[in-house]
Amino acid sequence: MKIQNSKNKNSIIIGPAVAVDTLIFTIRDGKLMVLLIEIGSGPYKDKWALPGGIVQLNETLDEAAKNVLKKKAGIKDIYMEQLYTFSDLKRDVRGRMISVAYFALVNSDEFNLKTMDYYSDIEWINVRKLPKMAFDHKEIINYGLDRLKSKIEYSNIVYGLLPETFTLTEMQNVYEIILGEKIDKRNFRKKILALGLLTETKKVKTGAKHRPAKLYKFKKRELVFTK
Amino acid sequence: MKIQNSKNKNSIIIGPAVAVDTLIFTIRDGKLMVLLIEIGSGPYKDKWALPGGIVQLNETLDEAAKNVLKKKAGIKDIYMEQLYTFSDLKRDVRGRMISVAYFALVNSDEFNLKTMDYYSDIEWINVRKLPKMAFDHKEIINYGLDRLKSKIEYSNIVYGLLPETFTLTEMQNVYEIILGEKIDKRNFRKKILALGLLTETKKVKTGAKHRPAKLYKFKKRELVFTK
DNA sequence: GCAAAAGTGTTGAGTGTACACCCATGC
DNA sequence: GCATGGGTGTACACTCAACACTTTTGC
Repeated sequence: MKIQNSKNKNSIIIGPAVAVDTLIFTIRDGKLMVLLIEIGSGPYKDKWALPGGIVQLNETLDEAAKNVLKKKAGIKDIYMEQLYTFSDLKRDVRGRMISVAYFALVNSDEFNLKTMDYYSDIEWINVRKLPKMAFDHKEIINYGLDRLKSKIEYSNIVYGLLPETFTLTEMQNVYEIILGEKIDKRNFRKKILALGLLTETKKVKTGAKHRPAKLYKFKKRELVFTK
Repeated sequence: MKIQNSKNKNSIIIGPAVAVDTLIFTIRDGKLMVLLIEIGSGPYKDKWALPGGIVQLNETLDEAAKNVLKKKAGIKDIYMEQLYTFSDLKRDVRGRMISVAYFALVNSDEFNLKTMDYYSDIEWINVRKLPKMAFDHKEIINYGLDRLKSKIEYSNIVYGLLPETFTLTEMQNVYEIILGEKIDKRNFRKKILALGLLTETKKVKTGAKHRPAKLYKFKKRELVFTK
């Protein structure tokens, strides 16, 4: 291993700097949205970027990503996983920067725009209609979208996008929005219920001018693979 | 974005150093092996580690990983992909070091021990019987093993472990070694041939004291998903 | 009573799994 | 001629996809 000898644990090594960028998805108004910040100055002025920050010496990547979510968007206790590490030499024109991308899911009921009014330049943006993006963040978003599409097919991560209780139709809508295609209602319900990940609550969702729908909840709100 | 302003593209930023570590699998003697280096000095003396190196300012992570393969093991033009980025604060006692792990497959026909006689301390080690490992490299290997197990089920990456031409039994053996379980011969052949990724060559493998086996080859030696 | 979404079963096609015997060769 | 691995087919279970009508509510 070609690691330079050093008695100082915080020694400076001349190499690429490391950032985390967080890709936060939610469903709003029947669309898949991603949280973006508009850049106010510098070479990327007026372009949009994922919330991110430099990784400090005393934090792991997971911690750095959590700190970004908390500081920039007031979000905590959500589903998050590492996505991929991007390292093109020219991905940031200001200098050599490696970015470890994280992928997170929130549900828009618990987390709404008011939580982050402090940031005038942070917004949910439709992932299918992205504005001009800074760095390689468009690529990161597309990579994350692929991960999301495949992972909802073989795991229960969709819980991250749903509130505590929800109807099967609401759940089906989330699948349709992400996959971009209609799903047969009877087959969807049969399959989801057969997985045994949900429990019926005693409640129903009333108020709409049609038959009330049963409300379900996940037995466990943690990642489970289903295949 | 909290990236510090700088007019010098190679400015020094005080943050974690970045290394790549490469996890190179092959099949030898009917076992799944991984390429390891025995460390000769320092706090990890006599422990084993994945081949790795510090990421330079002028190389991407993919390039850094390729350079490690070439310099440390004389390997090039093989299947390789990024695995995961590890960042525990104490993963290297000598200082803060983030490691981007890469995952590679070679077939032991084209690449044998003689290629790397220069390194007396580099060896193929049975992945199920690992020696004392340095850093968090045992964790990295287990993570890579999981990736390998799942990816051979939904892609053609097994080509990376096979020579140019091979028999279906040889291919089945690779699956059995990786998955650690017996597979039914007829079902395996039916399924693999139905994927349409292989072409029959006109040749057979003779010399054994039984009926000669047809030799097959992959139509394309590049990653294809099969599900 | 009517509009609107909730809820529910069956059938046919295709896929996956279990299982046993003959074939070609070397010695 | 016999030991060794190569090569093949069928039947059953299961999963997936297609498809239409009745129920409960709000207005």
